[in-house]
Amino acid sequence: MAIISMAELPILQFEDKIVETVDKNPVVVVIGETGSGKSTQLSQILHRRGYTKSGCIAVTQPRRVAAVTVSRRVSEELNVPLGDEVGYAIRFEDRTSEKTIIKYLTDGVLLRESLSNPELSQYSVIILDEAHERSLNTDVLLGLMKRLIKLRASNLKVLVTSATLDGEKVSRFFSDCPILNVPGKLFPVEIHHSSEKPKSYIDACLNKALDIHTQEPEGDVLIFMTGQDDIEKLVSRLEERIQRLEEGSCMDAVIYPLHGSLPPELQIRVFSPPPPSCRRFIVSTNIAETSLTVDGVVYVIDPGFVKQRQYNPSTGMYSLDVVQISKYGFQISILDASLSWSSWSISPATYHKHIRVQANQRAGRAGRTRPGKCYRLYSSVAYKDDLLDATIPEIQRSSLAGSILYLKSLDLSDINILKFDFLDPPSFEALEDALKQLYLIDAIDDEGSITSLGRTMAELPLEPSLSRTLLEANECGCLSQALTVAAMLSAETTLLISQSKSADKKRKHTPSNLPDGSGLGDHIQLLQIFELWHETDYNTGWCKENNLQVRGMKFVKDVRKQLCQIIQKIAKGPMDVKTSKRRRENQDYRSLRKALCSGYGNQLAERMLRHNGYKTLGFKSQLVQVHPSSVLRTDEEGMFPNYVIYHELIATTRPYMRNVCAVEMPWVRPVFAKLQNLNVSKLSGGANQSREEVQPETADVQKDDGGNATPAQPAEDRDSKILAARERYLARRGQANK
DNA sequence: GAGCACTGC
Repeated sequence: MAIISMAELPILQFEDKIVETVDKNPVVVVIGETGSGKSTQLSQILHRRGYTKSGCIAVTQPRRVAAVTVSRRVSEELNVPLGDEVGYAIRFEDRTSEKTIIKYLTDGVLLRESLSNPELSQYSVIILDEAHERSLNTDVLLGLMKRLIKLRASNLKVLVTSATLDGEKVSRFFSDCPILNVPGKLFPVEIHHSSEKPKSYIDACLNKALDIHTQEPEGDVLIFMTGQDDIEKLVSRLEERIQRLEEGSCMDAVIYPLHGSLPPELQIRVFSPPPPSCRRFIVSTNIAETSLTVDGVVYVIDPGFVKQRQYNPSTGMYSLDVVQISKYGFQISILDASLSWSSWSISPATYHKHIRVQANQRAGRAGRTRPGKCYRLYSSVAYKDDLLDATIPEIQRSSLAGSILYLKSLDLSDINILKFDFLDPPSFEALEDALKQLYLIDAIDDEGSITSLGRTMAELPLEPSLSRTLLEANECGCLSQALTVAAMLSAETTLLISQSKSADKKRKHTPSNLPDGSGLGDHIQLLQIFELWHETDYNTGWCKENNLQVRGMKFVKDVRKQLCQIIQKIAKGPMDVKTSKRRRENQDYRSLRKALCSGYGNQLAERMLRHNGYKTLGFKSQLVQVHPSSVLRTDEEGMFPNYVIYHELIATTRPYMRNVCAVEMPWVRPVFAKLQNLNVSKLSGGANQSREEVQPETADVQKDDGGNATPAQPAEDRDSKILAARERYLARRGQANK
């Protein structure tokens, strides 16, 4: 059953043009706005015109929910059972069969597939949908496609589709391939700019929201905030102010916060229709950016900021910064003000229902004028001059160790990975950092070639440090524990139910019955938590009692199962979860911690002599602290262990190590030896000729621990200084201990 | 003694 009659979708008027262009060109860029039908129709058009005779059509999506719902929609339109001719493949779930000719998948799954079949020979057409989101995976795929169309010139077509992507840039990337523009069906949006920058964004949002409520006709309001904190502040102040409005002076209002750490049942509230003659205010993070439509949103308030995570390759440190949004990376269309959902938060059935509702409303609205309004809390000059055209793509904001290892494992003999053709290449420094990390955990040798260990690591859907830990654990006889830790860390941020600040004040110290990692650190605590849950036979009530997100814990269980399946063929010991309380209490987890030490060779820190600050090793040395949320214990003299490994460095108010684990000096020694032998230019296999050119960019002024600016030093030089300093330090510590 | 936007294999 088609909801919108097919003839209404703009893209279908271009069918002949599309097919003609695809026939003549290996790559075509399709720019289609929301509502153009590109996600559901392109695959069907090419299927109708015979492109499935020689292979399948793959359509990638950046999100799981999208892959599921779009494929469901297409199977309905073609009137076939889902999983037969039309199917989808996402992590943990493969609904395809031998019959499948149109396959929707997440871009990560396609990358995994190309690991075992680098030419992706089963596909005659590959459509990279929603490429404007520029996910790390999409960018890697874009580069791979460029190579693949040369190798398979006779039998592969690639389409890159996007809502707002700079089509010309992608076209240039693919040797000036043609660009097709498909109009969408959007309602007109009136854009209002503020004349000046507000002093307080919360105040400005509050006043604008009240203006709308008291002066504008009915229609819901969507307000974008950067994070949970601001959302909660604005919600409570808005509630207070609306209550104070004179009764009967305007319609009723209901206010919903919306952000990722909200429990699912509170998230889906925005889908239930409001009571009659009641205006909804939805105060949201940029979770409300893509894919889904909330009915009834007519007004959008946009302060122009978003929180973004970025990685600094010279320090290995992440930071979460509030940055200005870009012109096209954050485009909201009213009545299409889209809400995307994490895969767990809403069932596909619910998602689908709302697509229908929205489609019906649109159909019913056709020809009716109900212009939406967008209030930007910045001036039109600021929009024009200050905002970047597009958000900095993820590939330029992330650690690349995983992606580089993946590319190396593909054995593309014709391609030098350091010169891999990315749409937006990462900095040379970021590539060097990735190589260094990989070398320190034995994934590549001193000439930059992938090792057999590295090959196995690439097969695991984990970051390299955790893959390495698993393999080491397999040798040390603690594979079972390491599997649990790796799985727990894959979901770590979604495990704890976040408490709002107001709730926090009421009960300052929430008593927790959760284990404490025996004082050895957070990895051990995560292990113990999962083992306890296992003992309850995966009881959901237990999760709730202990303030753990049920869906997060279930995700851990799924990841663990998947890891077991992959590692099974090389496993040297049992993989099932151990369940002995006595064992847990008496353990020192030495094997596991030693395995972690190998895996985190590049995420190692050494404590300062007289206080509990640490210095990071391997990177340009940073003074960092153990995150206050850590369960790592100090000794009887109040000191932390001499050495720890950390899962992540994150700069918030100060630079912190999040998730740390105590390790011991003898385990650390091999890492020092490797640091000593490190020769980054050798790792990059001669690619350092270009180093001269890159120099001005990488030679940023850096700060030493005292905050004084010093010129950047060559990496080799820095590392030998670290080692020399360490020798002196160890000598001092040795004397102190005597 | 802090606070973390959103995805994904």
